[in-house]
Formats: sequence, structure tokens, C-alpha cells
Amino acid sequence: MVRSSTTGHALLGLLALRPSWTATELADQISRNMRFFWPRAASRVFAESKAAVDRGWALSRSESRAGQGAPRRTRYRISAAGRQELKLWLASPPRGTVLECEALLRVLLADLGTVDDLRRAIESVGDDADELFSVASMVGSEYLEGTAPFQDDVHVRALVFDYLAGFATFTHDWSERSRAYVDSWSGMDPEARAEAGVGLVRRSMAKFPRQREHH
Amino acid sequence: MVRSSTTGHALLGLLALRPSWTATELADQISRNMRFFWPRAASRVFAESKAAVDRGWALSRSESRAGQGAPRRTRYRISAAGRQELKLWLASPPRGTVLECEALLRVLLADLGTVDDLRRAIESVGDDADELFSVASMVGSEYLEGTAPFQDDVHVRALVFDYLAGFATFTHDWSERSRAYVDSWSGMDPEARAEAGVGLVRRSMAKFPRQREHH
DNA sequence: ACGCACATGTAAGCAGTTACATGATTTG
DNA sequence: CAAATCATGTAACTGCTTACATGTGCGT
Repeated sequence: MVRSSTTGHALLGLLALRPSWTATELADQISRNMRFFWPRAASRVFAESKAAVDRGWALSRSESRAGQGAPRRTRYRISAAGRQELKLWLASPPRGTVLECEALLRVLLADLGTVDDLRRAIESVGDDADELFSVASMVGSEYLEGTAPFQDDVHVRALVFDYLAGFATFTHDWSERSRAYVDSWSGMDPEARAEAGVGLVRRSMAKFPRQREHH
Repeated sequence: MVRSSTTGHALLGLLALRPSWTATELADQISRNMRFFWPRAASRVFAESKAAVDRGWALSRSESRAGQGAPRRTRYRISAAGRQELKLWLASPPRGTVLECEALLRVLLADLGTVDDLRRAIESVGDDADELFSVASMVGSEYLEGTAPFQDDVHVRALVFDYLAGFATFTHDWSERSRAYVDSWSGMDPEARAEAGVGLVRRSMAKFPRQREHH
């Protein structure tokens, strides 16, 4: 069975963008640029870098550095086979999007806890949004000023930016809306709350696009 | 070090909702109700069910069924310690939301592949949205008719519904918008494309909410 | 009677994480 | 010059997935 190793291909993509990278540079780049849609620990990047060499997708060279006893640093560059593999992968169908939201799980089970537990879960989704906003503000400004790393790729990176900005906005709005919704419970009896719930479902569904036809 | 085992607590939440469950019922429930924000394979549910017993959170009883050689089926119910643990967990801070979108990774690296590769990546995000819409339409109708399983929890489940509906809508809109954006490239030179990219970033940022003050 | 799907798991293996190690560099 | 931080990894562990096993019931 062949596991797809998306992370390995993410690495391969970076290797193709510049002639040579150290493992730490790769780890930093993944952490800075991909963490919101492909979050991986640095140790994973180190392991995948070695694996890429084993697979023949990259070449490595161990360089000694200034200090005598300093740990040797490994520098990677992509191979012809790596470029070939990358093109094949880019042409293959992407895996589906995966969302993991523990806060939403807590909301689902909210009746088993307190209302304050629920409020905290809703709040934490708002915090997620805030973090995204604050990073996006900085990155976005760089693009506007033309000083971003990989500024040459704005035409495609803008799409990623737009996605993440949209995600942050939607998430932020949900959190605010939900906070107000829970606040509105005070003084409601269970039937009124149930009615409010049905009303919320109805409003959500009203925004669905018309079903597209299959042709 | 203590791993949080969110999946185990998700299970515990289900166990608290009904007096008794078979492992397969638990797996089905997680697959149906949680798969869009906490997707886990059935085999994981089987393993966590056993682990819950080992931790003292649940009790299990192995029942024999009709046929002689039929595999024995295990029935689980929550313990007092399990209810206690569940309350503690619900009061603890949730982990941050994690998004994994391979399609977005492909968009980021799109310059290394063909424009059609990029189109397919964008399209696949639209497909994700369509699947969510089709499930949400069915589930939503049940809530409106009052026939949903766990209808008593509409007042909180509506929040989860609203989140997923919003996610589907945002995702769908991004896919359409991005398709049009890429289509607009025909006949543009690289500078014009870069300018279009910067314009997209600018429009995305314009929608950011004002930064909240820390008090 | 035969084939197929379903129910109820088990087994093997990989991807990913946290924790730690070690010397260099910077900083107060 | 001691303390904190950084660079560059390694080690140990675990959650999760895919693939498989085995027997039952059902449709035809």
C-alpha cells in the first residue's frame, strides 16, 4: 500500500523554488507559510528531508560550520527525479479538506456541561480567528508593499491569502453570532430555546446556493 | 506527559447521552454526526471504547447474539467516574482548530505545475463544499421537521449546523471566485497578473474587522 | 445454493508529536 | 562570565489509518 505523504511533496515543492535549503530553513518555511493549512512539527520536516534523499528526490550535502564541535548542517537540493515526481503529484487529484475543531465537539456536547463551558468553546473559536487575522495582516501588508518573500508568486499566493482571510472572517463572525445567540437564552424556557435553534437552522439553510445540475 | 485524547472524550460524550451503546453504534454515530469536524476511522472508535474501560470511564458487557458462531458484540455504558471526567474535560480549554487543506498547498505551489492542475485544485475545494451542502440539507430538513435524532438538543446543535453551513458557503464562494480569477488570466502578461494578485489581497484585507483592543 | 453486503472486530505499520541532547551564540 | 536562547537534530512514544479476518443474513 502506498501512503501519499503530502508533507514530503510539500517539501519537494519548496526545494523546487530555490536551489538549496538547509533542513532548518525548510522547517521554518513550512511553519511560517503553511502552518494554517498544513501544520507540521519541525521534527517531521527533518525526517521527511532524509526520506526525500532515500527516495531519490533530493541530494544532501553535509557542511561543517564555523565552530569545531558545532553540529554539522545538512543542505538539500532537488534532483531531476524529484522535479519529475513533483509534476506528477501536482497533476494528481488532491485529498479532501479536513477540518478538526475540538471546540465544535464541545458545542455538540454542551448540554452535558455548563453554559460557561459552552461560552468558552465559542470564545476559543474567536481566538483562532484573531490569530489568523493578526498573521494575515502582516503578511498581507508585505504583499501590498511588494516586499514579501516569493513576491513573484503573488498571483497564486493571493488565492491562498484570500482563502485564509475568508476562513478567519467566517470563523470570527460565527463566534460573535453564537455568543449573542447564547446570551439570548437568559429567561427563555426550553421550548423557546428549541424554537430559537430551529430558527437558526432555517436562517443557515436559507443561504445555501441552489443545487447545481449535473450535466 | 498526558495526551489529551479528544477522541476518547468524544466517545464519553456519546456514552453520556444514552444508557448503552454497542461499539458499532458508537462508530456509526461518530461517522454520521462528527465526521465534518472530528473525523475518525471506525477502528479508532473500537480501540477507544476498550481504552475507556481500562481507564475506568466505562463498563463493558459482552453479549452473545443469535447465531452460534457470530462474533460476540460488546455493549458499553458510562461509569460515574466517566461522567466526572467528562465534566472536567468540558470545563478545560479546547485545543485550537486545525485545518488541513492539501488543495491549498497545491495552489501555493501552482507555478511549478500547469494551470489545469491549479484549476483542479480549486475545483476540489468546491467539491468539498458540495458534499457538506448535500449532507447539511438532509440534516437541516430533519431539524426543521422536528424528526432529527437528538432533536432535544437543537438549541446547541443548531450552532454546529450554523458553523458547518457557514464553512460550506465560504468554501463554495472561494472556489467560484477563484475559478473566475484564474480564468481572467488569459491574455494577461505577468505584470498584469501580479497586479491582479495584489488587488485580490487588498480586497481580502478590506474585509478584516477593526483590530480589537486589549484591555 | 450462491454471492454479496454487513457486523464486529484484529493486525501491522506509518505519520506525527513531545521531550530531550549538545554545543554555539548572544545578552545582561 | 553566567544565563538564556538558538541551531540542529535524535529518541521514544502514540494516534490513526488501511487492510484483513470471520461468520451471518439476505436477495435472487
